[in-house]
Amino acid sequence: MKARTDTKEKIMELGTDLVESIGYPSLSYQQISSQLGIKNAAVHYHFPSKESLGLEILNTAIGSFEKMISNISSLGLWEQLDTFFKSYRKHLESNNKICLIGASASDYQELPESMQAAASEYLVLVKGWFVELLREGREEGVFHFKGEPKHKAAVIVSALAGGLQHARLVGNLHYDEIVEQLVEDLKP
Amino acid sequence: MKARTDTKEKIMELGTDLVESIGYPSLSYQQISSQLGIKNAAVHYHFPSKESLGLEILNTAIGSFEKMISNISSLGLWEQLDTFFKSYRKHLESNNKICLIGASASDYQELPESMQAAASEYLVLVKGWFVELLREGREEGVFHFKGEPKHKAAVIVSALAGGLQHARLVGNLHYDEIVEQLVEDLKP
DNA sequence: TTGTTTACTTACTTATAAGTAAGTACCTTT
DNA sequence: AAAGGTACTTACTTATAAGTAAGTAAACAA
Repeated sequence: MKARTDTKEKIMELGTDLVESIGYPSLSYQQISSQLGIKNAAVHYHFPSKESLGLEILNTAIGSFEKMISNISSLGLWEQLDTFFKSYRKHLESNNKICLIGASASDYQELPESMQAAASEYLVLVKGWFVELLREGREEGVFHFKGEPKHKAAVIVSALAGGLQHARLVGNLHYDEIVEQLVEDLKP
Repeated sequence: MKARTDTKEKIMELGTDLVESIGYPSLSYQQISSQLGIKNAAVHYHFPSKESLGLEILNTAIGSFEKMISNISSLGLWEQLDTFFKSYRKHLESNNKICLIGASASDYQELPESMQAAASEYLVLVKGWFVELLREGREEGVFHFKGEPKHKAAVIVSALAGGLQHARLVGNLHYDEIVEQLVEDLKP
């Protein structure tokens, strides 16, 4: 059961990068194989279908997110929020990538059903985490906002995802402006 | 100089719908021609290249937006805002489409340069309109918010674009929640 | 009424995509 | 050392994509 190479992991990494930069429909096995110096069929060996690769990319990301929120759960609420903002901003720094949820959402109609379901699950998870963070934060007097935590969470998660995308068109500063405003709006 | 058929307009309409639902890279001339009951080459007659079609779709949308803001410029500021929210929401009602700017942003790396430039121009235009609306609204005591109008505009435009996309994953209510929260946040 | 332009169709080319079947070399286990 | 599995490569198939050249029928202008 021991892996003798790390080709599969390299495919996953590159595949994730490609989905975040050009989108799942534009991703091709040729691109992956040529960049890794292997053959087309080698990719099919590890991921028989493109759907299987796309699905594993999404599920791995869900796992990473769950691990991250668990790791930062003992931090202060402002720090948790900041960690998320910064983890999203990292996408911009390497090749103007966007987040997986946003990429999946904009390509939604072209995704196989299994990936649509995984993407939905991912967003429900992230939005749910924001709802709890905001609810708890307001209860403790850390965050200040009007309306339901669910609605505020919707604004934040969509503004960040949209912000990464829009940053491609008008510059990375756009994302920073969004973060600054969101933070400002949560202060007393 | 008289057009004897309206095929070109039909291609534009369907093309716009397709870009907003499946994205520019996934749009194909075969799809357009089969849905309009014409041949592949007929589409090439009106739009020699896919780029020419994509570019005209963007430029037409820019023209429509300019016309719209001009038409509603005499309305109250809240009404102008509401008009925009509702025009965006219409996308959801027909086949869970997303806005052209968001679609262009998420497919940005796959677009020809001319379309990248047009998409940027479009977003600059829309964001600029929001900046002015917010600046004027605060000056007149109609809108209330902290921070710079430019930053608030960034949040609103990206939350709306991201909201349309996320609505595909978690339901149309998500978009309505965003609008409700944005409105709430602009009240005194 | 003849010639020209408009709006196509027919038939094709070239490129690229996902996916597969069969073969091979190395590694591990027995 | 023999047998089996792992991780590939080679060579292929089928489908679909954008784009083009040449032909055609109807509308229009002279």
